[in-house]
Amino acid sequence: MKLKSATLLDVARQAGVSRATVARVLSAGGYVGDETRLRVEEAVRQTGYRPNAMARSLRTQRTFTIGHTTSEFTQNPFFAHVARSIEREGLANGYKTFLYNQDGSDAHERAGVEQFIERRVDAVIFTYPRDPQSLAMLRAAAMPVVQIERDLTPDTSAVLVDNYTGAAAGMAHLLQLGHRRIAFIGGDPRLNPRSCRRPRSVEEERLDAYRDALSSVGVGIDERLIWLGRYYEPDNGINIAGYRAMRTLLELPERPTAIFTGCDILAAGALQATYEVGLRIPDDISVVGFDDTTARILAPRLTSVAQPMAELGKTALQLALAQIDDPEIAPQTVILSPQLVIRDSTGPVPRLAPTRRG
Amino acid sequence: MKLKSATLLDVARQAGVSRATVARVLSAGGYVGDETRLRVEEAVRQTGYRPNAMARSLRTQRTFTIGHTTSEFTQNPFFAHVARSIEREGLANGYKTFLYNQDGSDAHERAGVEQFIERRVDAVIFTYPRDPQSLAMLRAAAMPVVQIERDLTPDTSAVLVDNYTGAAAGMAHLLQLGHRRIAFIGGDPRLNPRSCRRPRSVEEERLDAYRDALSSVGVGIDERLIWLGRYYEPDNGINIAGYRAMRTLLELPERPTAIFTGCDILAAGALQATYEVGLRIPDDISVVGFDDTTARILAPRLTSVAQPMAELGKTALQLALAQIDDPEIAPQTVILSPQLVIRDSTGPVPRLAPTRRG
DNA sequence: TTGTAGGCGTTATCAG
DNA sequence: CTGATAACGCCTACAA
Repeated sequence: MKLKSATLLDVARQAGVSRATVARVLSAGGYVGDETRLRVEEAVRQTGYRPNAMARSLRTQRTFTIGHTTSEFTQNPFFAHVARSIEREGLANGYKTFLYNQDGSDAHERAGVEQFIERRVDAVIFTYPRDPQSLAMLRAAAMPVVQIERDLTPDTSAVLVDNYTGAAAGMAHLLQLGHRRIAFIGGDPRLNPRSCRRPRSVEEERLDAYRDALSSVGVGIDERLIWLGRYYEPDNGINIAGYRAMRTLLELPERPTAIFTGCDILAAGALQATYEVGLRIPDDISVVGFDDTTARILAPRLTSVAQPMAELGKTALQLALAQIDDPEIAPQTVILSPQLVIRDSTGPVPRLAPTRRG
Repeated sequence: MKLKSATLLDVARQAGVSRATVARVLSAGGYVGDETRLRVEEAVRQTGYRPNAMARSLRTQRTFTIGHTTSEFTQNPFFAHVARSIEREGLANGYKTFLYNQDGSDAHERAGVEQFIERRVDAVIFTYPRDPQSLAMLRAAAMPVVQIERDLTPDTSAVLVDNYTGAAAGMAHLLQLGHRRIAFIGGDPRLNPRSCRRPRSVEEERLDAYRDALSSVGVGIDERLIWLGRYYEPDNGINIAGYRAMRTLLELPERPTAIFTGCDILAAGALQATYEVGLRIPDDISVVGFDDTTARILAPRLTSVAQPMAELGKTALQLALAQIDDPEIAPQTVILSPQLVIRDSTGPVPRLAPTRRG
């Protein structure tokens, strides 16, 4: 800013009143004479006055900003959607969001949190928190915190997802279509932290729902049908994991008739492998995704367990506001449910028992 | 913030020195006695002092923030990647980014810009600018501005893309594979503004490259093979446009052997339509995308003209910094080139002339 | 109804 | 080498 913008004083001089009067006009509170008000409003227009949020924050001890630390939103649209929802709900309440991609690193996350503290954001939202130390820093600063989808500590508000129910709905759908030989491609519970409010981690819930569903119809678990790993391959960009897993499954002597995946990105890889070997979906094999992020743009359109992404963000922001308005309020936990969206990637089990291709 | 955090004064008292001395220690400039410095550092630690960015900004007239207005980044990963690049490059230079999704509305865009002005960001980056009035507001405030990919006014720095060359590379690839009956699915030039630095708009460049490529090998333009529209369907979420266009093309008496699309999202829709009718890619038909965003997760992996997303963001931030450092500097224009990435969706033209299916 | 004055937490300029 | 002290722009009692 070379030419510094007008201040309250400039406006006051222009209108021939004091700064206090201008402030009163702008804050729309307090008594101001009609004629004076008009003069001030005219002066505001003429000077092109814009309040200085910095000065205001310094004075009021409120910045009307929210810090949001997210996992890499370029890797998974899930994070972009949640971030968007937080941004939107924040704006609706007068808040601007600082978005910070923690980049899969504890150190980055901490750096982001330090930024937030120095900039005195009114609250911090995590999708996901990584490092308990980040949370500890915020606790020390007595700042409101909300954790989304994964909770590392019990002392903040959190919005979680009932992944078990979601996965169960997906599995029920496959079972109902007659599938019994169903594979699982998903995140490895051992690579992801446990929840401290729910009995199981996100990954455990999804995997358990898979196991339980099969057991409920008397099908034993075939460990060869279960692939656990990372959602993304860090080195080669997106999508190698699901592809590799699916290739392996398709090589089995008796291949599965359906695949339940723990993420749309993994499902996308599975679709690629299936396409490559020339099998048709859902004619030869059915696939269910999770998250409902890229599901709509894949071929065929993917049946997927939809995360409540908009609600996740919106609720998190509401919980943050509640804490801001009353710092003494007890942390709350909200649990949302995913919902199965049926599209074109699931169909009845093939009538002829599938044989090894080739 | 209930319990207000320690200030310079608190640290000073703790260390038994003045605020000025503490400030000197923290700014790592000026002379401070070794013993004093140690005492101050210890006091900083004990009090858990964090500088207040608001107070600092007020004093220094610099916020070390950048405002970034973007098109809906949940609709197209292109925007998420550019935003991420700006964020990353900003952080590397000590800047935090305010991200603002303008949501396809001029009014929202202006609201975002007003936010940026009130929060006194040091510069504003647009991916894309929509409303000339937004730019005018920033001009009035004498704030540095950078426009990415589309430029509405000539008076700011800009980072543009040579779309013609990119599209030409894609077309050359198809021609070289023997394709002559090539369709075009892309953005309608009439729906998008012109550039004020380049002779043609983004959409015109891509379309002209298509036409020119065909002309260069003596193939006349078949207008039935050209579909122009919006990149996304606003109502039903993503991806209806490319799907519909492709369905129409596949109904033609003599269908195309290859499709050149103006966007990966459109290409994804084309793949869905192709899949649905049971044709194979690239055996029956080849498809080229644009942007290289979702290309890697589609089946088959999409050949696509890659936008230099990371460079776009990085360069924009550098141009912004240049303006911040020297407000008198003349606006610069940088033009980057896309690059064709060949994957599995393009292959030789089928030997037998394709006939109408069914 | 309007004006005065003090302070929010820094930085920067002067003295000492 | 260190300490006062004056802004930065705004809000808000309190006084007039």
